[in-house]
Amino acid sequence: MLQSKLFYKTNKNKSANADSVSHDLLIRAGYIDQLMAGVYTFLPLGFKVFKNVEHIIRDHMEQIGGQELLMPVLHPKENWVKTGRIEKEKEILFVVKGNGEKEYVLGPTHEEIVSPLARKIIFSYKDLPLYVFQIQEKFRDELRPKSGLLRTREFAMKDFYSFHANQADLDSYYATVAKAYKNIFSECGIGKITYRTLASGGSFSKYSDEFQMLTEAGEDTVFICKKCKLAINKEIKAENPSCPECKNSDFEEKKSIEVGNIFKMGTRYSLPFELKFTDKDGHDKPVIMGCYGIGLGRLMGAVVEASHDEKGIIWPKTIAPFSVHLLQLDGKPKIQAAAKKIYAQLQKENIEVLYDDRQNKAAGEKFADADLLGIPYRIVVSEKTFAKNSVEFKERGKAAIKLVKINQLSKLF
RNA sequence: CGGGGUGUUGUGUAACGGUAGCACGAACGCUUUGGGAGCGUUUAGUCUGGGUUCGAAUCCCAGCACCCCGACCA
Repeated sequence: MLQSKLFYKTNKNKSANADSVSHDLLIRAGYIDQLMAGVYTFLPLGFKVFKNVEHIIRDHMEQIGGQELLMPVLHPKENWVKTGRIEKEKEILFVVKGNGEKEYVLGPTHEEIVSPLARKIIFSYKDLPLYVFQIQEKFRDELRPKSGLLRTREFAMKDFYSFHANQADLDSYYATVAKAYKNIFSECGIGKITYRTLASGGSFSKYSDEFQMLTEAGEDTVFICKKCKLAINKEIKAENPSCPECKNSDFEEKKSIEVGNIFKMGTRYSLPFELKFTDKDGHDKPVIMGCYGIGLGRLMGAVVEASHDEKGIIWPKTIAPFSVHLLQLDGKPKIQAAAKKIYAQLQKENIEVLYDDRQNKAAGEKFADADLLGIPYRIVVSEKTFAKNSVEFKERGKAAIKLVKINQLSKLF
């Protein structure tokens, strides 16, 4: 991608309305744009990161047997009446009117859709277990959106639903999903600071697990047992003064962001929608369900919270919008030609390159932009390096700079 | 949803009730090219609707929007 053609604009000024580092950096670096409170456009750079995150998540969900589908965003209101959530969740539900009197719900999650859907597929114990998921925009009328991508009203979520013949099967699959989640967060670069956290089940079940990433920018609080390292959220802490696992009562209190959660829903949704199957014994039984969510935008924001410095973002290689940021430091024809050649060469090797081909930009501005954008590898071509048939190679977030011969470049990746 | 705050060019900000200014950006020209470079010219703004006043960005009322604290949060 030629930077001179990229649909973006960086900004030197701190955003007046940004209340978190990730919010400020993502806006200033041209990754996202705010349309209204809690609603954002993903600009090309941001969308590239988004798609990388999406790809990682999809990959792990498919590895554990998930089949991707796409359910509608527009839901018949009756399904929400049936489960009682039209009342229970009314504060966050977007209910819209059609032309007539008919009302619709903009989906904040899809139990109300996937359960009756599964009823058309699942009849026998032979049909179980089944796993489906989708990656799609959700709508929740949050009373107070905040911190950029960390809390929004419209957001992409991976929602995964599992269907089982019995509790033991759900229990074992639940552990499988938890493991997949750990892998996803590790791959996105926040594995070490993300804790599986015991939580209460809310409207779903007695217990659930949240995946909490430790950061000062977080709005949640987790308590980590100093002895066995079990993490629990504050509701559980209120109910259990000592660690539910090892009975120790010495906890470390940390701020955190919830980047994912998993629930055992049991028969909460299969009962109202009469989602049943005929078991081996010939009797009808309700299907046991689990559900598992990850917010993609929030995960992106969380990664920036965890990985930045005073100059800008430091993307993990796995989700960075480009692998290489190629900077051409002056407009002399021979330097330009050299940079173009390197650009073409890297592209040929399937390395994603953002090429700062802008003329009449001072070196300082190019460096500052590169730091702000946070692409993992920076390659500089200038009069100085060209004289040695070399380029300068630097990793974002590290100080070391080395000269590399142009013909040795591809060996670095 | 309760409480509070703020709305000024694209961005960040200034202006006692009396000429809407500054920096960045953008455009053009020239000069520059290793950490946001220089000179010159130009561009573009008082959220909306009422009211008070000789005169309103400024004061008052209403609306809208955004932000903050709290509550809420599968």
